[in-house]
Amino acid sequence: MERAEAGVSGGSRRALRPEEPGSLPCFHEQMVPGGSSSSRVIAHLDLDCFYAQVEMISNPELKGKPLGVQQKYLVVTCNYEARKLGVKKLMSVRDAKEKCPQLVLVNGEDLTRYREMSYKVTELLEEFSPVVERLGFDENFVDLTEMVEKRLQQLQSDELSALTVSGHVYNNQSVNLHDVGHIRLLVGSQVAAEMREAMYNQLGLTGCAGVASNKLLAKLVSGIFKPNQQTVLLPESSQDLIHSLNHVKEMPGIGYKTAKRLEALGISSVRDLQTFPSKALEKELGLSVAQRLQKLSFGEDHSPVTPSGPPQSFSEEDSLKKCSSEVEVKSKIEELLASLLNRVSQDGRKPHTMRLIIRRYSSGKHGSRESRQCPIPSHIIQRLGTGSYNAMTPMVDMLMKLFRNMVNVKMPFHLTLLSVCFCNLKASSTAKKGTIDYYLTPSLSTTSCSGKRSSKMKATHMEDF
DNA sequence: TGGGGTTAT
DNA sequence: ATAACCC
Repeated sequence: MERAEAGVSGGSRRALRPEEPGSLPCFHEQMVPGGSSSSRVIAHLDLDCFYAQVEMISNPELKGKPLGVQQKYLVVTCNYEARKLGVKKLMSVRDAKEKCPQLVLVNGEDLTRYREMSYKVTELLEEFSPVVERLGFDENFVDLTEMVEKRLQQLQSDELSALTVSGHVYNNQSVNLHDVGHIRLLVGSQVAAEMREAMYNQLGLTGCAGVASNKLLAKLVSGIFKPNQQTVLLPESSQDLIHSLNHVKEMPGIGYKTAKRLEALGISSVRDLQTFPSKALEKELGLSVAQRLQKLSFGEDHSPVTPSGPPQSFSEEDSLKKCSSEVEVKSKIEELLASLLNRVSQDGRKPHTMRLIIRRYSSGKHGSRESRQCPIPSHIIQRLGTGSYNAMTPMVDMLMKLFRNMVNVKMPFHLTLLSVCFCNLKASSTAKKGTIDYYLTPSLSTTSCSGKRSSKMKATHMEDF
């Protein structure tokens, strides 16, 4: 069946826009053939040793001293004072103390303050442009394309020659003010500088930025000048950038497993990957992975900056030396759950699924995890966020059932990790009858319905357990 | 190796 | 439910 191409769906052609007096009309053109602008301006922002910065803000006496943030027996990150003295990320506490006896350590196993600061950063960036994608707690991508276009349209023609780049230009390449591509990236570098300024002025945080035409290149270029600096990549230097990588494993998107498989094919440099026969690569990795990776090797990355929005899951985990009895498991689960329940009530949304994750000791594989999940019964969901009822007890019981489903407790067991995750988050929907919410909530409006709009129906209608 | 997160299969 | 990726 052919779809009718009537005027309806194609109707919203484009709103007529009055020409701005004094604007630069030539910048409208020059987009890619086909009309849809495929050239983007992307920023990658990367906080400097984020956890250490948060700790130094919490306790200013730590400033100026070599500082490490410790989780279990690892120094997961450290400030630049410590790095100068030889401390590296993910170094064991023993090695770090050996290298640097004056090292000050703070415990960073509770991520609460880091998480909160992380979202403040993302929200600050969202004020510049709503299209912000988080990557971990300390990195964000921002699509600056629209902002840059707007600034260019506002630009008076006599201001063009005065435009300057903010921060470094990769390879020290010279900017060509007659090249629209250069101009757009240059304006992007100015926006990135403003974002870093705002992060420092409003949150007290320093970080790096990279500006380029896609996420891959923006991320790679942000790391070129390292603490608290920024770099823009002009298209002519993109091949130099990707070939500056010493190994395919350094390419974001190529992880441990894929790097091993590529190595087995004799691929170790980015150029090896570029020149490797596509068909053979597809045979090894499958069409979609092979095509994506080979594009990455040329510096091509069409993946959009996907707005992260609120988190899709909440989890708490604890690694353990040894956990081998049901009693220990239960008390760990209670601990993890208590924190999660606090977090979830702060968020406002309700999780509809819960999951228990374990790692068994020496189960052959490296860090292999097993999990079981189940829906959260609606009567328990309702009681989340209210202090009036203890959701803890029924949830612990459910999690213990999931546990016994995974582990035969009649046999000896040895766990090295326990984790609880809440996911499948839905809007709180305190949906009262007669409200819009009520009719938009399928589970409510499709079941019982009396069409009666009683103001007395308040909050008691779902207590049918 | 920690204590998180995401997406694809 | 797992496996891969990211920090």
